[in-house]
Amino acid sequence: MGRRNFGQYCGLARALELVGERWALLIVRDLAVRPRRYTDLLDGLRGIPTSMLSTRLKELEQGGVIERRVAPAPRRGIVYALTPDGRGLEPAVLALGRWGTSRLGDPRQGDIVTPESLTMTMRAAFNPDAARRLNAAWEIHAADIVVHAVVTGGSLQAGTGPSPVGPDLTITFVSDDLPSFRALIQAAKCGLVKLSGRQKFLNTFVHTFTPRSPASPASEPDQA
Amino acid sequence: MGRRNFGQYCGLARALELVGERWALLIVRDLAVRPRRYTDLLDGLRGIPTSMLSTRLKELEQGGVIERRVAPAPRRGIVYALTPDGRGLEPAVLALGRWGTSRLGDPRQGDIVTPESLTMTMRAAFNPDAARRLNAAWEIHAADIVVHAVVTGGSLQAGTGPSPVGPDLTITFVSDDLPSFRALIQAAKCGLVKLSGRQKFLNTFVHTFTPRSPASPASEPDQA
DNA sequence: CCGAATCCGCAGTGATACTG
DNA sequence: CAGTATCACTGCGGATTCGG
Repeated sequence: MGRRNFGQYCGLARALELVGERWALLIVRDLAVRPRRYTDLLDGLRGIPTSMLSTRLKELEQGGVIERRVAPAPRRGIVYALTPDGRGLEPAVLALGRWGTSRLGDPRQGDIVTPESLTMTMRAAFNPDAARRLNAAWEIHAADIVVHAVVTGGSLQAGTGPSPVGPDLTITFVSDDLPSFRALIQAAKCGLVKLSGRQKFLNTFVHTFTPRSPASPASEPDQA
Repeated sequence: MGRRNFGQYCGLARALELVGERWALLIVRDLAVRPRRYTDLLDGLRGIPTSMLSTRLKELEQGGVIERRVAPAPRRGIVYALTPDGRGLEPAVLALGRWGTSRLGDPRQGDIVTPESLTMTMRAAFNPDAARRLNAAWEIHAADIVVHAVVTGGSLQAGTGPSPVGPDLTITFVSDDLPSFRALIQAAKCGLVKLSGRQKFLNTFVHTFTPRSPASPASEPDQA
């Protein structure tokens, strides 16, 4: 049994061998938003050593989770993207993120929020039941971060940057606090946000991104 | 920023700080099946150093994921169990397990299967849609492992040991191969299993534990 | 037997500097 | 922009030992 091998024929053990190393799932998180370059990833993963990033990228490529691509015309170079298999990790990443979000507490000194973490937090918070038969587009501005969420026929497209379609409502987070999704929802509930567009979409936003509580229809453990 | 701190105000980052260390999620997997003692955990986690297990148990307790309990009468001592917060990890563990299962390939030399990994694999493979309006109980025997699955009103109770209710069907895996869930399903499809009980429940078993394919209703990434 | 603590050697990690 | 190189440090794996 090699060092990073658990020696068990088990899906969880295999998953942890492939993406269980430090930083790996945060790289997957950022790439789940969109393909990114090496230096983009460095920016979004505060404190990761450059050597570690390049090691992880090689391991993830080897493991079939990501792939290197040659970037198209305007700014050439290399971009990293999830493979189809890698995209299959998104449900697991969102599930872990939901659990962690419930245990977040208050921001710690020095904590940051990135456009990618904010986008994935929105995807994790998305409530498909509340979004049935809904068509809406929001654009969120918080500090220097811009993200968007577009709901079409009950399914969500969330990403960084301005909305690809004209947003129904633009929400600007005006507090000096960390521009976390939690703080944004709080501010929205209290009306402490600047709005531009169809204001009734504010309430829809809050409900669309309040996750249904039990999080899963999975079986209950027979805990004594 | 401490060593195991990612410095991001993000649910995924927080989750990885709490359960991202080596072995931690495998401990959670085993405790999700039922509370276990220190030595039970050692048995189920092949190759974990004793010092590491005790360190992880302390960290997980500190993080509010597990708790120590004094075991009841017959065999006293200490048992470890998931807290309610810890039980909230199950959807994430199952999602990661599903992804890993899809990338398992063939068993490697020396791989083992434990009752706990088999139980969690069954929970991960469970298809609620196929189990609507179903009531059934199976007992699985494979090598020296016994596990059970009881479906009542569309929801699953899966655990180790004999079925708590009289099983409709007992399935015995007779091959010399590793008694993995995958091999069991294969064998069941080919009729290479010994049956005892109502044989028509074999087909029901296969369909109930074939997961629906896309695995999640979550949003698609806007991959270029 | 259960439930660890201790010790050692090495591999993975973090910080900084440097290169094509 | 996209990484390597170096080096100190800490976490991990393996074995042994120790107290209830």
